[in-house]
Amino acid sequence: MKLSTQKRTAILQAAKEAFLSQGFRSTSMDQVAELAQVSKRTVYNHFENKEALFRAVSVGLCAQAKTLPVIYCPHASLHEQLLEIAHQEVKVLTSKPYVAAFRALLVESFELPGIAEQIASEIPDDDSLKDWITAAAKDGQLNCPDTKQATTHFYTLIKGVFFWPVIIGFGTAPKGKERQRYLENTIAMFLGYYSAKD
Amino acid sequence: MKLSTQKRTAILQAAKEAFLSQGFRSTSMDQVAELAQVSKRTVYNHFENKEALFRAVSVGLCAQAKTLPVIYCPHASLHEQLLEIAHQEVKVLTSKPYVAAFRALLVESFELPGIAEQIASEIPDDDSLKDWITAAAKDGQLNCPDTKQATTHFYTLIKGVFFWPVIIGFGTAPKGKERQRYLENTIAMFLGYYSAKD
DNA sequence: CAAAAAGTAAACTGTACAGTGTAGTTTACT
DNA sequence: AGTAAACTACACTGTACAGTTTACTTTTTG
Repeated sequence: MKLSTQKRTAILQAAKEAFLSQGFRSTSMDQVAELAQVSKRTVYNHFENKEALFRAVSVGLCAQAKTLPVIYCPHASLHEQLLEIAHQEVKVLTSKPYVAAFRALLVESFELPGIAEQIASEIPDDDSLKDWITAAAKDGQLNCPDTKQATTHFYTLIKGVFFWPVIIGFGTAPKGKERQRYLENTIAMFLGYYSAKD
Repeated sequence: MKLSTQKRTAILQAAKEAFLSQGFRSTSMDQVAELAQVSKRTVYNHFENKEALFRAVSVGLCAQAKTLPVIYCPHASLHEQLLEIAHQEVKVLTSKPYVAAFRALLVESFELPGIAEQIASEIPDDDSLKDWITAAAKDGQLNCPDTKQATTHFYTLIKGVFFWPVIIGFGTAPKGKERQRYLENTIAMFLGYYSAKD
């Protein structure tokens, strides 16, 4: 592997660690260079400036965060399937790297408006839940003319408890039995409204 | 009014404006002093350092953000009452000062961990929704053994659509007809699960 | 193997800003 | 009027950090 590429990778890796553990502002380019075992000038040879480096790191981070798609299965219970999806989602949303990345990005998007859009535009959407709901609706198992709203309801109910409190650093996501209980009740409410019983 | 108190007020007002419009880091103490028409030294005579000034501003901000309490009324429709509560809540959550204050605080809490708790400890809780739900449950109109969870469900469903997207600057809160539609559907789902029909 | 490309260390520039020190002035109270 | 507290202007210290320059070395490539 070319030396130049090795250095580039080292810089990205170092920047990722630094940004995630300390945030954008508190990370200096000197730090990144030292951590990457690279001269500062080399950092600037690969990335025009600090912001460009941050963008590159962010794109890499976002690309990682994907849930396993859960395929709609006409013969299994809706409740069980949604539970599986929910657990998947919670796992990703509460994972250390995801939370750290989201926070770092959030702070930056406050100070550099437009950066979020820039990064988002480079990342494909994750539509696995929406696809599942659409499939279930088509199969006649769900009664929701507005799949977008149903998707929103579902995500919202999960994120409100497992994601946002963690992001803002106010409390932690419920675990174990409590998590299970919340998810079951929530899915019961969701299906109470959306499942096609009649 | 004592001059000293006037100056203090002017400093707080200036700092509030500056912090809300630019955030903590991008606001310099020189700016605050100039905006308050006060010498920099005076700022430091009133507030030990920048962080102390920020805390003082934040406490003031948080104390403002209150929804009007909606009293549970046994004879009115649950749906109507919840709709009223929801509209109240959305109005506060999407108001410019609330959003700006929340953002500023959020960023700071990332960089100065513990500051959120410090500020929160000086602000009384807003329990009006929880009180309403508890009253309705006692009255036998709602069937929810776990009022805390029901409160969470309700807030979560509102914030997920009207608050968090605005905070992270990704999209805006629905307005007018769309807002009404979302709130009605959401309350229908909520009541479908929690209202005591049997 | 020689030129071009990329890397290195270290000193340097320029700027921004928190916080302090000082000497002199204004205000409030007796 | 006299005094203490609070205010002012402004220069100053110290630090942090983005980004550049320089003179030199190593790696890649034709």
